[in-house]
Amino acid sequence: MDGPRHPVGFRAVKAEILDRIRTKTWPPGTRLPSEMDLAEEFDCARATVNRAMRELADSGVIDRKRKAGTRVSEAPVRQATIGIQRIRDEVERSGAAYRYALVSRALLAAPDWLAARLELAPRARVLHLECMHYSDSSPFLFEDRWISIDAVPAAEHAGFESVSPNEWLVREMPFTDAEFAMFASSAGGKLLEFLSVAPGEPLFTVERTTWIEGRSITFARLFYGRGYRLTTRT
Amino acid sequence: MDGPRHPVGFRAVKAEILDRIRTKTWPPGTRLPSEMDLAEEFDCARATVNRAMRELADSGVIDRKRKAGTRVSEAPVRQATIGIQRIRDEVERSGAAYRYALVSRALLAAPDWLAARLELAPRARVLHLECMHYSDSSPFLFEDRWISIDAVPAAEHAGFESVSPNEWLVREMPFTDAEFAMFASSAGGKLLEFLSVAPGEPLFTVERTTWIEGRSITFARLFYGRGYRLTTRT
DNA sequence: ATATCCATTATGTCCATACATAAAAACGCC
DNA sequence: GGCGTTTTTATGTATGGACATAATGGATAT
Repeated sequence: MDGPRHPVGFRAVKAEILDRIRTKTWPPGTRLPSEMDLAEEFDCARATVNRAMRELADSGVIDRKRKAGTRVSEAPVRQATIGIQRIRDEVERSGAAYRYALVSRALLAAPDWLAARLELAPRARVLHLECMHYSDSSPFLFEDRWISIDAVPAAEHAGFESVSPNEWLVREMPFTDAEFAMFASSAGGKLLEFLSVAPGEPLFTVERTTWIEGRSITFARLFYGRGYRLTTRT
Repeated sequence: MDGPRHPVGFRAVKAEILDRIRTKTWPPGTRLPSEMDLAEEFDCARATVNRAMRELADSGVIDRKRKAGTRVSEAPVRQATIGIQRIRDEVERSGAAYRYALVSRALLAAPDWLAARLELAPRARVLHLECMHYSDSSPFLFEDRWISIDAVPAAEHAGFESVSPNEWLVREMPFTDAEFAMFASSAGGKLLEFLSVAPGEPLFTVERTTWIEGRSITFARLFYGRGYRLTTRT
């Protein structure tokens, strides 16, 4: 007559553990029962409990150490994930039409700050590109891109007139690692014209550096237009 | 005499698959061999290949569908994760001393925009708090916090003089879901004084709404001080 | 008392197998 | 040929068993 009293499946185990943490049955710092004990309580295999606990550990709710056991995190570091996609996709996902335009293209020796950031040889050759991305013909994003010719020789002969470096790189050189920095910057210089903003207007800005297997590939500054919001759900 | 030619362990399988994608052995759109085929090639169990592929699918490199098989993503949505932690931890992790101060505290009826955002009854009672977080006595963050008394009755009797709502809520009411919006805003009003910034100065701003099992709990606007950068690595 | 070694233990990973499930493909019917 | 049904197939998940590994805590020796 009574439904299953035990959670079934790793999702249910996960939910049950989360619930006990949330309701303070297991307050922060508590050591949880071992996988074997929980497997017995929930009447499932240890592998099932293991997967549930592993995913909870990945999301920062619990901390696990061999032999020491599993504890509820004292100050959980929740992980919010933001989807990094092509700028074209970001625009089109909002239902708008996407348009791209190349502003400038120059092959030059890496300035010092760039060489330092990408760990390039001094005066290594780099391709500098400036481009605009539009959403329904209103300015969406100004892309200030630097590509190491040494790491990406093919870039030297790519025109980037109709395909943005963002898109080209994602397709040709899928990165293995990336570092992002997000901050607010103040509009000035050529941004005023391209993004149609007033001097000093706050702009949401992202800097990203990407590597392929430890080797730096490219650095980009992305200046988003007025009113841009980056949103995410846990 | 020759070392193992096959990848061993799910990490190695994962790396091998990633490598074949990166080197275009399997270009975007390609359908990969089935788990069983790969398990045979790599001479391991299907579960091992499954875990490798599952993690790759989680990170957006491949798309999987039952029966249809596994394909290399055309436009991979890379997942960057940002660690959401207590403001105190964020400050202390940089080596600085953390200090908190309550600016204002008021119990009032929810304004319309808040009621709409948190799906509260019109004029539901909410607690409004304004607080400052300091890093080594220089302003770090201004917190503009709204808490639903209905959802968190205990908040009504908490003083928040020495514990920030951020910290209190994390401890007392660990959220299950949260939504974040990050953008650049322009300094004005009381922010000028509290964050020691000039009028119009760009501020990195975060709005977060949190729920516990579908029920909205709190809404907060976090205005970060000058020069703040939110960084993350994939 | 202190340092070193070793047994214990919880997690981490792997295996072979089994069954569930979603969806494409093949089939049969009209 | 077009349409609904069945079969096939790849992934998704669970099981019980096994061994690896890290870290703890106690036993032992200095």
